[in-house]
Amino acid sequence: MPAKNDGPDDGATPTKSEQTRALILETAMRLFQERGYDKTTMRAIAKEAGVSVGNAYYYFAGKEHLIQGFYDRIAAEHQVAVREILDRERDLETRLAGVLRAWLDIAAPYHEFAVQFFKNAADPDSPLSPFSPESEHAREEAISVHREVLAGATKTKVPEELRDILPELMWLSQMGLVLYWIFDRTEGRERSYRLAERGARLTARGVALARFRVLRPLVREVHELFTEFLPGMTNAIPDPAARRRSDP
Amino acid sequence: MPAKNDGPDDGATPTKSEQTRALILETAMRLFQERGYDKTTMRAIAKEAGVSVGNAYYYFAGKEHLIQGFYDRIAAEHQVAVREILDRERDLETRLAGVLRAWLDIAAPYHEFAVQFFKNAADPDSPLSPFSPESEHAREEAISVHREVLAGATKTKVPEELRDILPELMWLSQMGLVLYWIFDRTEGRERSYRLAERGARLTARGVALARFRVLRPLVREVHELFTEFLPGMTNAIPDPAARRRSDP
DNA sequence: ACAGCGTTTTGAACGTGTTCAAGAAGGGCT
DNA sequence: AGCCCTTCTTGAACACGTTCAAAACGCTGT
Repeated sequence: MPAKNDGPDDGATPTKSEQTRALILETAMRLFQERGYDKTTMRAIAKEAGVSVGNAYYYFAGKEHLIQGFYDRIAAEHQVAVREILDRERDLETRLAGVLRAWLDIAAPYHEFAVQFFKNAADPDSPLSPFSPESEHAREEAISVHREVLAGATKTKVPEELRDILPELMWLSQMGLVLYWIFDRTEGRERSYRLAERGARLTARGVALARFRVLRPLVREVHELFTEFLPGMTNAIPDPAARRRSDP
Repeated sequence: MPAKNDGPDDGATPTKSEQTRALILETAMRLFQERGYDKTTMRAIAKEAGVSVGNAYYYFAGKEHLIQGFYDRIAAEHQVAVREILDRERDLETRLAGVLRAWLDIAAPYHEFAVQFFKNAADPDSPLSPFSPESEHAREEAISVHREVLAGATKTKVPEELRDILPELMWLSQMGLVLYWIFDRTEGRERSYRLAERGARLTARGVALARFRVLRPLVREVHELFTEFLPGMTNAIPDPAARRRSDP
């Protein structure tokens, strides 16, 4: 049989198939940036890449799947940018603020068609949604960053009960920031930067205060709420138990 | 000049124009419910309503604008359903839970194409977004419901600093519930109902606890955060001040 | 060499949302 | 009545995402 293109060629030489795929993806991303998502037609992408329209559809399920490239690129750059901050800084608020700021910095060039991101994000059935099973890897990596943000904040004692869910919560609020950022029309997204700052401060103080007695029931409440409902959200269809009145 | 159709005919006799508009809208909504949003074509709507395609576009800017009808219908029904609860009940948690549950009940029949709602919601430029200027009236009414939820909770003393922003915050978390609901694939959306319950409990307890001294800085933090950033979100383009380094 | 068979590539054709130039309808004014 | 102007209506035409049957390609085993 001829070149089976399956799976990433972890080695050196890229398959012909992989080359074509990459060519289409890169052409698409370039055109998206030059003309915007809506004004870039599949025909234009194909022509510019020197292939046929059908060929683009052989590699990508649809136009929207071509923006996955940006998603991956941002995630990768963020991982790198964050390394430096997490290795240097020990203060929770500063660490978290740094991580969020880094994301805003990196995502800046893509703000224009970030809308498109979110139109897909809003569709539970779209594999491009950050909550979809297909995005699990990327999501898990993003959550891991927050796990590290927390773990490396040596001065902050994290309450037992929050330790498991806090990273996931922080990721969720990061998604909130992204939403705000998409809507943000201010010069240089300055409001988003400010929200990142303040959000980091709020989170840090909240975590610090969570140790107090009076807050015990509230903390427990939050814990239960998110352990119960977060899995359901990120799995879309919850496999684990949670059926009580289902079958008689 | 002939029949000027502008503005809602607050009187009795509907204009010919208004009749046509209503006919198209009702036909569209019926077909959406019968066949789903994607499978309903503009041509089908026009044919079924006995008008031309172009005519539909004379009254509605695009296909997606036809779902505004659902938005309005849900909002109206919710206002009514909520009345009963708010007049009867005095406990904050119960009131809030009731309001949220009522929304889930009413929205249930439209879950299928609620996705479409959110695809538009994610676009800041779409007038259908709950954050858009065009939605201001509906949004303000929804927030008012929460204002009343709070005001009528006689047993709960709401801290001064939270009084202004809490309704808006509650509305925002209601939007969160809606998002969860859209993703919810469980039988009868039971998980969403549970989230509504627990969310209401969390909110009620949070408000109750906000009076304690230790929480002073946290409460202030939340207050500042949302007074600064919520207006920016709901106005899309923030008119008020907030420019410091703009022009030299 | 060549037949066989997966993989890749092609481009015409289809369906659908949207636009637009042209016309019909319905009044007010002289 | 006849003209004019606004409002409403029409349906063909357009653009774009997507599909699909058929062809081209390239490798393997005989």
